Amino acid sequence: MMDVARLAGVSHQTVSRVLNDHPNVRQSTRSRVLWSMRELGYRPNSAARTLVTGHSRTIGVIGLDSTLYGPAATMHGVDDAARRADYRVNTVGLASIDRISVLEAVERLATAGVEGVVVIAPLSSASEALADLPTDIPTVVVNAHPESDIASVTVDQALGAQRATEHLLSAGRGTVWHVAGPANWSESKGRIEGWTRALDAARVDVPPPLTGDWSARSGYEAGRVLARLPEVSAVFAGNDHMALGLLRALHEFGRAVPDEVAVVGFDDIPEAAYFTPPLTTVRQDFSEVGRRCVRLLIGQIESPGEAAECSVVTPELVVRRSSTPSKIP
Amino acid sequence: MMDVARLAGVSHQTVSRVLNDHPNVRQSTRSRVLWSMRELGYRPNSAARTLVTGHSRTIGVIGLDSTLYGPAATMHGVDDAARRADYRVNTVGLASIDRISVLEAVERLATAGVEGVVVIAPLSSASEALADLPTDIPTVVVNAHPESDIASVTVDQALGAQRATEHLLSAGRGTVWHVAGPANWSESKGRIEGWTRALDAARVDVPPPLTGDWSARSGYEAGRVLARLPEVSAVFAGNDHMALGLLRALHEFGRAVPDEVAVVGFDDIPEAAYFTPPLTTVRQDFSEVGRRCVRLLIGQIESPGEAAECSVVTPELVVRRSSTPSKIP
DNA sequence: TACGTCAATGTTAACGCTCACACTGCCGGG
DNA sequence: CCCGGCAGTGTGAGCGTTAACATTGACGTA
Repeated sequence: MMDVARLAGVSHQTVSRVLNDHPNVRQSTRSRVLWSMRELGYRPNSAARTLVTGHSRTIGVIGLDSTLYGPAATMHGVDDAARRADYRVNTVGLASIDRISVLEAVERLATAGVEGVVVIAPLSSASEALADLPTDIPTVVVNAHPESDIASVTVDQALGAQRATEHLLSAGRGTVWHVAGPANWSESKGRIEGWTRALDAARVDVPPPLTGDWSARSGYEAGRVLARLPEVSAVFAGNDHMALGLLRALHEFGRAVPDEVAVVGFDDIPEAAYFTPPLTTVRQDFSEVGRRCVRLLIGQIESPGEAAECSVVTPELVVRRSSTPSKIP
Repeated sequence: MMDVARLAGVSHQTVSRVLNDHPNVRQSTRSRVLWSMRELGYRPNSAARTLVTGHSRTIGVIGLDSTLYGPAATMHGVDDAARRADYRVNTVGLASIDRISVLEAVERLATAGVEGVVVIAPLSSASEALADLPTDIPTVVVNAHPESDIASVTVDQALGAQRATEHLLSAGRGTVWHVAGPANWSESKGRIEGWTRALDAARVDVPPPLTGDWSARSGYEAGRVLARLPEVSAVFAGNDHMALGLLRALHEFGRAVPDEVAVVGFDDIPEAAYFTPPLTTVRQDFSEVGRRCVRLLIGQIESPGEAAECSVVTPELVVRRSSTPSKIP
């Protein structure tokens, strides 16, 4: 910086002013400095700037070390929004999902000097861990359990599940079965809740939910059970991947989808429209979730002390073939 | 840090020594300092440390802003390996994929003070952009075009494609068609090359490849074309998602898989085993790719001036139903 | 006893930047 | 004509840490 100043014939402070777009710099001086910077290939040192300002313009993201579509898509939303807001993004994948590793991850990011943290790990254990977090650092959680008083961005899982279930019920063929996600995921709980609510409202039996782990494999396993039960005519799968496994199992057992069994998934992954048959599902706008996380987080960073906001995103039912038996038999 | 020193009754330098595990600190002093740190909730300031040491212990990752499985999985591999090596990870998603945004992204990371960059954007444009990169910063590219002299980690796409094609040919039913990925991806080129090589070796015709964009949708479109051609009996899809769309189209046109048409994909995404029918595909070990990237990068960072290494990962054919007609008709 | 050695600690000066303040002209109003 | 104000610039300090060197005391050895 001194070199730039010397070459431009000004003081280092003037260089700093040019760098930070201060108003009181004469146009001619400014361009001389800019030329000088380019000439020397000067790059400002962000560590020094962070040290003196106390702001790193960096946010941390704690994500699951998985390739699940939802978390990955949310991650991209966060990344993009942060870039637009001129913040950097520091990621930490979670090796395991107990509260200790969550706290470790937060501590890691805190030491790295992030100004806020987005947690994309919608597990009960994560939420619990966040309860006794160092409160000195702004945090936004994706799909947190509602009990917490931390800021969060939530997709209304229950509503989505309810819509999906109602849709299946509207075909009028008895109750709807459910392949749930892992019990310790808040999404699973929300979807079970919405599913139950819809069944209760329709005054039909609530069959015992099966539990998977979001993978196609686990959906397949559940499907092998459900396919054997002749009374099963409609299944709401906890996500699209499990729905895929489910479709596969039903196919193997010769249960026609949608004519004999209707299936609905959750997420609307890009492939869902190309399953056999194309999958009716509940779309979540993950990028929007990411964007809102960043908005809330930066809000907290730049004006601290405000009440933790909770933002709710509404999912949307996307109807495709897997739930709509052909009218012409 | 001064506060910690005062509370422990030592100088700030001794605190620093404890922090950095210097040998010459008496055990009793060390524990007094550690206690003092805990008491005050002290966190070292990484900006200050970076400023004085000149090392940020941070690597940058430039990734595609997509939810494609491969890049996401590689990303996780990088993240994990970096954490183990006690490096932080700074991500930048690429909004668009021209050379200008690549350079912008690198510049962004350079300003953020990263010590090296991993580029997970296997496009020709990206590779070209990297050619005229600021050379002052270590870089590793995933699946770079071989012409470059930058360090890279590459999956032997051609070999994988060749294996896949040979496998399809071995069933002995004429030539193998190909649904390629986008022309500007190096993966696409490698796979086309391997496919062509296998066909040439077997002295069969090389049909014109169709081109998709990796999405299930584009695979479906290609499938609608191929399904109409009665001579098509074996298709090698450029990735599993396109294979999914392809399967869907073949199914719609009543072309039985695998009995009438055999299909092979590429990647081995976790869902591939649950397609209808389960998909034969070529597995790439993406986490391994990520790990090697970090290894190479840290090698460059910690001992600069060494020749840029190029690491090659060998893919593996995974045979499932989609390419193996039932022996008992 | 005197002296070199070495472990354990302290002191001082950077690192590159921004902030607060001081300074220099020039302009316009009393 | 003087003086307050303001645009444009420079000066010095300090952010929290580590590196380099200085200091201290204890111990073994000549």
